[in-house]
Amino acid sequence: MLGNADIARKLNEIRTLMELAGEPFYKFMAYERAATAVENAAPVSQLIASGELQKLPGIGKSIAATIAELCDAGSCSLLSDLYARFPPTIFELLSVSGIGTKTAAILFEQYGIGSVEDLEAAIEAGNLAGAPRMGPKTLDNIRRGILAYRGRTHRTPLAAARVIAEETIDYLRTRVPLDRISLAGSLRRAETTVGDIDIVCTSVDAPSVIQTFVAWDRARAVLADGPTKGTIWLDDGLQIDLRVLPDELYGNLLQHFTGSREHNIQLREDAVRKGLRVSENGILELETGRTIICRTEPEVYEVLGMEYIPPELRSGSGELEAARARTLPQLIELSDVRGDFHMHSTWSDGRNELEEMIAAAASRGYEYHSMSDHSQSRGWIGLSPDDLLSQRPIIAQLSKKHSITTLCSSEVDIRADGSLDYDDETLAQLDIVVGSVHSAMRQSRDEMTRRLIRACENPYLNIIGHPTGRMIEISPGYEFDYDAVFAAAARTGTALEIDGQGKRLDLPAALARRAKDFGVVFTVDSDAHDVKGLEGVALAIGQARRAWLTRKEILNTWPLEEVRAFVQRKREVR
DNA sequence: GCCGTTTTCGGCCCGACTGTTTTCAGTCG
Repeated sequence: MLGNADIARKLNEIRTLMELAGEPFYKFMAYERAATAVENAAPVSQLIASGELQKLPGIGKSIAATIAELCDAGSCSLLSDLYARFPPTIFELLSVSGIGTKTAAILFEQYGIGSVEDLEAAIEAGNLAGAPRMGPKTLDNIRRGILAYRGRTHRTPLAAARVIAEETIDYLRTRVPLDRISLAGSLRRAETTVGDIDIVCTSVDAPSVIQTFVAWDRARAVLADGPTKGTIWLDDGLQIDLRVLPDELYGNLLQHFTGSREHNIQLREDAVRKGLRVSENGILELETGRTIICRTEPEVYEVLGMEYIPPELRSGSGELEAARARTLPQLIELSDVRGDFHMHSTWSDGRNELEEMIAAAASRGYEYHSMSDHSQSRGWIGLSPDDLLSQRPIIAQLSKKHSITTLCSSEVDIRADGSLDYDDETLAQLDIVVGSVHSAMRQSRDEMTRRLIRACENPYLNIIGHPTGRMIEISPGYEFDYDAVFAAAARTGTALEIDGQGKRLDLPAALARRAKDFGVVFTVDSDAHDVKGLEGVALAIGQARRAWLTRKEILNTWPLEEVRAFVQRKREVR
């Protein structure tokens, strides 16, 4: 059974191949919009089972049938027919910067070029010299595009991209006069990974800002270099786009470049129905010819009859409707967090001493936190029951010294059968317990579902750590019946973690949004293995916001006595 | 192919930059 990411990828393949095959624009675009909807949706298998698939925006009868076929069989007749017409390597051709579907179609149909290798050979042999719209500059750009294609790796994880973006902003700030500057695009929306970095700023002298930008010594190549827009590639192939406009347009500019694409399409389609044309240059009233310009982003949404939509919600999956109805949730913020339930010390596999972690938690201003080193079956990194209990007086002393409440905890392994890795007597002496799956991750969907539900039913398990086990860009995690586990978590009073390690960010936002409907309580934790790792809570907050979560749904924004009551309630129900 | 507070047909977001063009097509976000 295919997961959402795979289904979305196949829908995008259908979209691309349809365009190559000359299908009408709005027909193949429908598949792209459907792919976006699937990316942001709850698990498709679950939606099919509950008859909710066609409720997704942009998914009608025909595409729903295609999705059902894909989900079930892994492929579909539509895609098989398209595969028969084009070689699989056509997608690599299209991922060369500068080659779009029009060019690829001509290359394939008129020159028999169906792969990057073919393309390179044709250019070197001079076979493309007379091709339409293929002058010397275009051929140079394609050569450069091929090099970049070969040198490129994955999408960039959010945390790494944020560091580079901040460096770029620092570089510009210190060298050229700016008014306001901000991250935009997928980075500002806190997407898990980003394909490029978007930055917007305002200045009275846009051209000199752009010139400064493209002259940066870290730029390996300059792709665009206009009066208001510049694009560069860094050494590792990461692309940075910068757009500069006058300060009075900052609101329009930021809104435009924060996207997402689908959010903007929906927003502008709605605006057109009101006689308005929305772009980064303002909001044009078609009837009067007057342009409304907005200094701030909330003004843009206000002009369009909506409350402000936080960037993390801008995925085109229902946020515009809610904003019109003024029913958006008050999203959790970093400042709401009172503590962090998941961190490690050198007692298990952490890199900082117990005291360093406790001091660091205190210096972040937390009221409480817990130390959750690994449990015994993790081998040399795990703590025996005796070791675990011997932490308690040490923690009490350090906790007092650093004026913070440190809860004694453990990240206990959830064993293959769903039991926990310490006995009840040991667990009963902890203040709060995190349980995670670290072994037997290839169990069947049914086994994993039973395992997690049994864990939820354990009266001592309070939080399921990184619930899906996914590793970004590496593994989608283990399979289980999400709805069944969410229901069990809600029923038993077991919180689900949003783990803030850059490589995890787990639960994924779309699943957390689904779980919210079951009445689940969440935690936003760092899962830090060193002092610096505590910053991961900010990443977890980004994902929680993308899941539409509010403070009241997140355990570690609650006062300590309510956290203790949450733990106690579960222990009493036996 | 999808969709509806101009509804079941006729629409469907918007603009910058580039290179090859004498007015624009293609790509990108």
